[in-house]
Amino acid sequence: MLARRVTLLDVAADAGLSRATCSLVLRDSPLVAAETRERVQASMEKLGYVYHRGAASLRTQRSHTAGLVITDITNPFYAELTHGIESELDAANYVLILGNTADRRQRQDQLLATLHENAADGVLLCPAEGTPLETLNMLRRWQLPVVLLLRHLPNGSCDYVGADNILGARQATDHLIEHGHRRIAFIGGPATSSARRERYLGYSQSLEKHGIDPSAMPNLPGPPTRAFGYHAMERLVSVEMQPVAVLCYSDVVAFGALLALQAAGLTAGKEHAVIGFDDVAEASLWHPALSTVSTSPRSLGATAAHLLIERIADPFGERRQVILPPRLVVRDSCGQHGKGDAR
Amino acid sequence: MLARRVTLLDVAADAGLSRATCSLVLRDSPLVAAETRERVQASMEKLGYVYHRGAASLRTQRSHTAGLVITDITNPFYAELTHGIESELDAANYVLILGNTADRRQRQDQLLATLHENAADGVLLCPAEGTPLETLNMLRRWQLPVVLLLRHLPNGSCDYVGADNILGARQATDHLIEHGHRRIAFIGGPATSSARRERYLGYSQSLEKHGIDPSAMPNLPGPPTRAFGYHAMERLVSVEMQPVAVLCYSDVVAFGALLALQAAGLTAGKEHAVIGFDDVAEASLWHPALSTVSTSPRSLGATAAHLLIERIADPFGERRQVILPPRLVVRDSCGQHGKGDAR
DNA sequence: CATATGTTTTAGATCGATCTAAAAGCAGTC
DNA sequence: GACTGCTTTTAGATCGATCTAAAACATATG
Repeated sequence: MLARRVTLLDVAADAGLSRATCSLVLRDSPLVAAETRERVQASMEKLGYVYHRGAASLRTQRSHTAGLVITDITNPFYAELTHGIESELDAANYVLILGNTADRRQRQDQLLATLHENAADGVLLCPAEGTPLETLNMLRRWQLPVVLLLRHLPNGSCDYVGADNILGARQATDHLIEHGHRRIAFIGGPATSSARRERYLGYSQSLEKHGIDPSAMPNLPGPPTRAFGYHAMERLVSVEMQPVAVLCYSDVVAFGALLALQAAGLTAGKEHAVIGFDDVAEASLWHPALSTVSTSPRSLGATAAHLLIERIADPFGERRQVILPPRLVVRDSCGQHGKGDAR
Repeated sequence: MLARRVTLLDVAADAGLSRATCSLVLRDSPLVAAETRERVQASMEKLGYVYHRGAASLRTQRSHTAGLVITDITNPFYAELTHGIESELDAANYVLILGNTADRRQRQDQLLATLHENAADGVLLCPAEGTPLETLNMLRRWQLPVVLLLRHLPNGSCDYVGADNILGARQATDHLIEHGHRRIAFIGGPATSSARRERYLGYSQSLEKHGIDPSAMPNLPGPPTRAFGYHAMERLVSVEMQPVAVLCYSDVVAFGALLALQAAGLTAGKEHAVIGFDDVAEASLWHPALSTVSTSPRSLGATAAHLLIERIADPFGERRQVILPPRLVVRDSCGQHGKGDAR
């Protein structure tokens, strides 16, 4: 009952040709005669032949498979990123293997090893917190091309795609200050990640430029989750004796913050101001609509996938760092505070 | 410079044994002597050998790969589902290939073909709207095991994992009625999907049981998105001349609805009531916290992955339909309306 | 010592494609 | 008919594992 898979050999027999010729037809080789090509295609159709990529991969040493290793697929930012990656890879006829690390290094190592075992042609890696340089060295030893996403590693001469975090945070902070805020908190985001450090840097630069001492401002690092945003904002509101302006590590954190304001009977956009980071689809729908620094998660993903494919084609080419420009999207959650300088 | 991959043959040479013996070691065969096993393992360690699953798959006809085909990875419900699937598959030493259909049948067919080409051992399929039975027949011809998720097809004698939509919707509607609502809308969800039909059925049953004519109630099918929830609720609020109670197709739709209420200066949980479906992580964080019918997306995913693995092991075993029980989680968004019967 | 029994190892075929190097077929030319 | 040059086809090795069937070895038994 178990029908054997139809192979090229079957097709060849049916068409009265050799396996090699059929293989050439598969690959659209200009070598085969038009009439022959049609005969082969007819046989394939007739027998219900399906290409067996695994077999081909063994010979060609190309699996047309790429791995994506991320920290939390449940985070809408990563979900959108994944979506961008999946489309781009698919367009290039690549298949996507997904792995979730939950930000644990050990899990990440396992996943990378699995990808190597499965002969992935390359990996897109959003490194878990505290990923050591050794992880990249291991990938190099395996000759497994990598593109780092969003977070980079110290030193790492590695392909990288990310947003201009410094500029984005600076623009957002400038905006808050220009609209009268002199007390601006920065909340959320894992303290040691490069993305957090960069965003905090841009924020500090802006504050200093305007004569404000960053170290006097509330700085609350933490997981990039709604729950943390909520708790951080709850705390801020109860401690501060004045309106709060907050720059959030990400939209997800900002959503939490907005909820906390609501729960306290307050609204962002009047006295209080909240700005997020990323611009996930949800941001524009909120009430008040979330002002945010757009990093276009989908294009980030597409760009990274594209770079990976190029790197696979040219493994020894010069490494590239692609920094996409951010765009401050002003909506309602950061509305003007007082008039001009409210000091 | 390009180091060739270390193969079993290299290991065998180093250990002074045959390739076959090394292969047995890899598979923890009891046949090999303890001393031999150690020698082989030492050689593997020394040479940096990495298992090549692709090569093994060619011979064993098992790729240890499963496909997941969903409609929208960006939807938090699917993201959580995916998370559950990924963990479960990983625990069983399977790798996950992800494909996103955007609810388009043609894309879905492509993805399934790709999975077949890549010799996936099985597929988890959330069928796109209007998927014909022919799609399942094709999979059967390919002898590619499938588990349907969330939506089933008419007739289809196919493995299926989903929630008890009818019961869930009935419980939610009962709850609204018991708390004084007599006018209850049902919004969101693709009109023709089985999940929508079942939820609507449960809702109708409850209404009828309480002497309310379902056809007199607002019924607004539409995409399962925040945006649609927002627009639907906006419309309801402007049209209805009385407080609105709404059962939403999903939490995502409910979030949109809550935002629309807020935008209109209203709050769910007092006069107005909103109940969602799914209980994604975000639901409990909202303000007001969203009452919802929990379908535990993560366990749905884990259950489905588990069933798929069993089906792969026993392709001709009897098909199973697993319906997970729902649980009404009452939070703040459906608070009591008036006292008792508010007619 | 021959034989039986059990344990451990292995040669060689195999999975289904691609790749190389050569052969076959066909014109046209001398 | 032999030779060249061009197009088209093919035999057989190859990728890196597993699987089968048999060999090799060790030990015990009559």
